[in-house]
Amino acid sequence: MRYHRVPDETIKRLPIYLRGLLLAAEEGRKRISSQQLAEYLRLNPWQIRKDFSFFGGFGKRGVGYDIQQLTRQIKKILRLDVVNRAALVGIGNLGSAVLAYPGFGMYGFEIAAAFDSDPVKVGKEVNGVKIEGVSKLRRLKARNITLGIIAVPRQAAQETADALVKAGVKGILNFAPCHITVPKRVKVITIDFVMDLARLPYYIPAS
Amino acid sequence: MRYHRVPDETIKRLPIYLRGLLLAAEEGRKRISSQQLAEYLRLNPWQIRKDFSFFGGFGKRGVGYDIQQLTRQIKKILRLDVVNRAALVGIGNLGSAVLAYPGFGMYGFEIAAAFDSDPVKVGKEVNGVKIEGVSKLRRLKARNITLGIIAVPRQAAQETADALVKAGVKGILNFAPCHITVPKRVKVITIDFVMDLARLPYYIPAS
DNA sequence: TCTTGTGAAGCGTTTCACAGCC
DNA sequence: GGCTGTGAAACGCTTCACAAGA
Repeated sequence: MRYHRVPDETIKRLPIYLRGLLLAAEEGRKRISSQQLAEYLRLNPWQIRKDFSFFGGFGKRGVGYDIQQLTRQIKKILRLDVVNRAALVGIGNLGSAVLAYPGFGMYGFEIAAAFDSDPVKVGKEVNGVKIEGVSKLRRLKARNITLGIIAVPRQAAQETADALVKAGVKGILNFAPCHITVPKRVKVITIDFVMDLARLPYYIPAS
Repeated sequence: MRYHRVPDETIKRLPIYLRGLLLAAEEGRKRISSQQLAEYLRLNPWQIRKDFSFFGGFGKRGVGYDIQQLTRQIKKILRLDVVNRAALVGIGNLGSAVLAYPGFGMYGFEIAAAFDSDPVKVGKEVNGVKIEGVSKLRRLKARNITLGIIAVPRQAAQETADALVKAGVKGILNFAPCHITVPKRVKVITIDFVMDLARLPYYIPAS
């Protein structure tokens, strides 16, 4: 499925809608209106409807949206309807936290492999995943792994990205605080939470 | 210092510029042009100049920007020119990673207190910070703590936020995967990295 | 000559208002 | 009557082109 001119901002919101829908489903609901979904997420109902309209609309006028059906459709658009296997590189504090994070499964993600350069860590098993040496980081495609997660120190981030790309991943989630360069067929999303923390004081009125 | 109609997007980029400047300074540079800073960060030079122009401009025409001076000015705008003390709540996997994260100091942050509800953890010292029971989470203002970081499970996020607000924090960095409601004088920034990972498959062309 | 700073144009997103359908 | 879906208006941000200044 490939749609026509969908704003990037809309794509950013789809996972949030999914989060709201999973929450509503957890509460045993079957149907939801844009108004109600908006309340769950503190967004505008018209924003939600507009976003859905890019894909043709998912609801019934006068009624609302069927939660299960809408969930399935959004998952399909985001390609979360299949299991996405990811390789995690760097099993330090942050990497360990990612490995232990319980939130991935609901969205169809699976940390299928873990790598670290530290020989002491190699061979250990964390959360059911055996840690491999970074030298084993190749032919991930053959292992059905399409995503990479970088949780190594900044200095090692670019070489890790290079290795992941060479091994065949198509998308990278980068936790290292730097830009990484990859061929343009590969999509990178960088998360640097210090960048987010750093704008918090700006919004705080002077004491 | 309060400026006139600065786009939120500009404020989001200022910490990134700061990251580039710190990197350039690390390499021993003294001056930098918008062109060169843009190369460090893979952004557009005119975007950088435009952003700075909202504050009146920081450079010298024909020359560029003085790195040290520019760094100081951006830090001042973002209020990173003083030490910002933060309280971290939830010392699980993610909380521990945050506590151990080395990147805060450069931006003037200090994790000055850590709280957890687990009695087993209370009293232990992690990275030089003693873990306190959540019942001790009050009067943070008196301890000169203005920021809160939430790293507790989703179910406990709202009550944690309430406690932090009551204790006097002015800004919250929320790692829990949900919206939290606070008085509007308090600024919340939520980071849910599953939301970011969740849009990665969308950008990957079908095999 | 080089690089900044900035009005104005261009562009994409948000918001609105209401037609369309249940 | 109620809620969705959507063209059009409003808005804000990005990009451009060039004047201003070192």
